[in-house]
Amino acid sequence: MGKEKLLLLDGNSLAYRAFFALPLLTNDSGIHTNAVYGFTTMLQKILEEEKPTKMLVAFDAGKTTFRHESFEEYKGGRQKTPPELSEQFPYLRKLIDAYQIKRYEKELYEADDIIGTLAKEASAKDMDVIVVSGDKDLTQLATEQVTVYITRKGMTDIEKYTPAHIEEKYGLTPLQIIDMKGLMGDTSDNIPGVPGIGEKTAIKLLKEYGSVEALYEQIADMKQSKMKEKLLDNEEQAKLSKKLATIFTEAPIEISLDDLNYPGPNEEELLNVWQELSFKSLIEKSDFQMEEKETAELKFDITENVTEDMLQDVMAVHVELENEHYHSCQILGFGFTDGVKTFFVPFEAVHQNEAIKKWLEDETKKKYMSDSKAAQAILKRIDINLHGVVFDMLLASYIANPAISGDDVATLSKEFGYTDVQANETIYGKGAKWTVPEIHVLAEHVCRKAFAIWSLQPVLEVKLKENEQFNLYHDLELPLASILGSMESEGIKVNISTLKQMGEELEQKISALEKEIYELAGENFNINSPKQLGVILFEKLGLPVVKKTKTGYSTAADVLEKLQSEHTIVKYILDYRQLAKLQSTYIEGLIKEVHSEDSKVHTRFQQALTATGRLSSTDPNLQNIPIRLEEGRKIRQAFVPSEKDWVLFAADYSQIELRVLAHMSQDENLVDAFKQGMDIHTRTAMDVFHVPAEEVTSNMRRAAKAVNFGIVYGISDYGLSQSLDITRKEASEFIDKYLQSFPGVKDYMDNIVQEAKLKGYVTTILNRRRYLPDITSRNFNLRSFAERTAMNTPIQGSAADIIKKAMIDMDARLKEEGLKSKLLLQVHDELIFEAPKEEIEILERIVPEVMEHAIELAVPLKVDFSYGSTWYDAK
DNA sequence: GGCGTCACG
DNA sequence: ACGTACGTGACGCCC
Repeated sequence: MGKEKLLLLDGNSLAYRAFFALPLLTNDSGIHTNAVYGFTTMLQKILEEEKPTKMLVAFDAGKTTFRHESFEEYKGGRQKTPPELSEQFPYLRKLIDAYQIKRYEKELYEADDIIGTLAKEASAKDMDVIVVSGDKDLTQLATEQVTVYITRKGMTDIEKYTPAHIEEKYGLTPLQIIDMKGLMGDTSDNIPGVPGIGEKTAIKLLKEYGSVEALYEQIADMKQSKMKEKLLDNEEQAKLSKKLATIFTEAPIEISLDDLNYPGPNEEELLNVWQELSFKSLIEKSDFQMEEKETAELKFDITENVTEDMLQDVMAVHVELENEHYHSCQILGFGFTDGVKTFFVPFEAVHQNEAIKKWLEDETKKKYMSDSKAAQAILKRIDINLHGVVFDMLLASYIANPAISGDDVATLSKEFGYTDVQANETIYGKGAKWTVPEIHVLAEHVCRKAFAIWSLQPVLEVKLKENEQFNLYHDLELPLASILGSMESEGIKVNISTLKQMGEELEQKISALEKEIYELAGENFNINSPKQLGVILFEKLGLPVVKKTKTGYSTAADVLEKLQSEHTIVKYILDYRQLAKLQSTYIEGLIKEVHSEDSKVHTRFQQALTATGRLSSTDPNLQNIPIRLEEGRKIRQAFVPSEKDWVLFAADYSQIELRVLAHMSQDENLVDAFKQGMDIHTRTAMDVFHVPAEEVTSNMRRAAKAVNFGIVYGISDYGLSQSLDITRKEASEFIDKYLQSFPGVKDYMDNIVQEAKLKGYVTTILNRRRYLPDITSRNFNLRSFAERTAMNTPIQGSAADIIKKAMIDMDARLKEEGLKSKLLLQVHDELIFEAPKEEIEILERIVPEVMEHAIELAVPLKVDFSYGSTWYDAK
């Protein structure tokens, strides 16, 4: 057996060092990780280079140490540990445990003393010893057998202190380092030393006299000087300082060298901890990743004959799809598990199986799923009405943290430390290489998903309850998923011939504009290419450059609008752009999405995507159909009811975000304005410009409206100046005036940013959370962004909470009243229904009633509504 | 696949 | 001194 090598780490000092050396990184849940990360990279490097046989990380035990007996002020005046660092210590301990390295701390002693004691003991047994710290004081421990590693900037840069290195650097022996500190003191530990003596003088004196004691023995012979006076005045203090700086190498520790054997890391545990900390680069680099990836064995069957007795009262079930387009793709198979028996059923077998259909439709048979909305929608296509979903992993994860990206079971599971599911890409390949594997591979993959959902259900339930978010998840998002699924499956009818006709008319106008533009440019070019357009406008025609992008000249609409007076081509380009957008996105794009079987579009509402709690809509996006400009608005004429003598009925919240702001800020002025039912922008203009209502001009109202928008977005003078095309100074004055008129809003904004800094997240009315790790960033940009987000998210998110609740209430109400009317779309602050004419009167009564009372605020909610034979006419 | 642009709330 | 309005999705271009 070779020589033993002992590695002793100074836990506290290394954590502090790493914390201040690295930017404030965070994991996906918003916990700061920079100290743990720096510690880990340092450790990885040293482990690789040194291959120790024994290891220990020593920590300081508490506030007081034996040193305080002789000097009360020891380490006094220290800043208290920043909370961003404190929160990392539990993770640091977890990490060390995963490495299977011993940790130790001892009441009344510092990490230094534990390290000194063990270093001495190990030296006596002829071991090689390496001490690692961020604190140079420990260099006093260096001997022929003990090398002291001090980390420098970046943590992996290490300076190795041997006696020879210390001699070279200071001209002193390691033990004289203590004398040096006795003379010069140490501000960080509040060790006084001799005032006026710094490093240079201390070294000079020690070279001459050898030690503090020898110096004072011979001080009588020293020739008179200011320095001599200072030394004489502070003799006691110098001696005390030396004592304080001396590492105690005979601490009464209970741990022995035999306890310190280092077996190497528990790779599984370590990966879990890294996973939790989001150390993605380390996970990728780790060479044990491959072995670890080997998942635990899962026993499962493949069965075509499912009988009733196999389907339990509570099961996880996963419906495996070809891709995310569940309104058109195929089902590949089903995975079922109750934690004991796990089995795969191919699609064909389910299709024909009455027992499975009955079980899936049975409300009392409880299902744990992930993305139950997708399952509901695709099952509907084969005439199965899914019921009894009591857990949806996708939604639970989203509520726990909306920043979790990815909607497949493998990705979600990993977020919560469960790694026994393969990525879809691994099983199917991607792009052109996508292919369904042989049935055993497919079956195992799907079964593993079901098992993951089964395993994580209790984990997520506990987490949501801890965060007081279980109700939000269970009573809001979960029932909403089913409602959204029905809305998607129902779809909305599109009149293709209307679209085609509009397309033809557009085509004419577009080619006419094209001709004009080529004429004025003097050449043909691709108008759709910002690059080519930039060359024409700013080089060939010599128009002034207003704004640049990363890649060249900006040709955005706000820029072109400023250039209109410079050249007639500009207006043509603006018109061309507008029409080209309509043609490509809303005519051609929409036609591609219409299902031929029913002439309907079936959007997919993404329920677990946005950072704020809003929905989004894809394929097609029905939340951004044009309305602001008449030409575009006409697109809405193509959206029609699915049955004859029905109408489209639209109801929207008026100023919901400002009402939410009034509620949350409790600003008296704003609350009052809404209670009186005033036009909020006019009211804002009155307050900001100090004029009565009748003197508010349209320009004043426009400015006030922009300020109101800005307030909701987390205002900045720059942003407001851009939107109103005024100077920053003017914008800043507007904002000041606004905040003077609405002091409650100012307090709210200040407080919400403070709260975000303290907690690391902000919340909505229904306790939806958004983590804001950048809120403490030292990067101005990142921090400012996070601050604006802290102001905006509770507003936008609470508005989302309200309309989601309204959808649930509305769904119940339609059923209660036995109406045929159907909810089809949600567009952030409005709901769109289709309804038989004879139900219009009822909707006019119940829709506003339900929406206005979805959640009671300190101000009334107001809903406007209308209906017509097309979406365009519902205005 | 990233970027610029533009549609919506 | 920093360089921004908040939240989305789809299109065409270009590498």
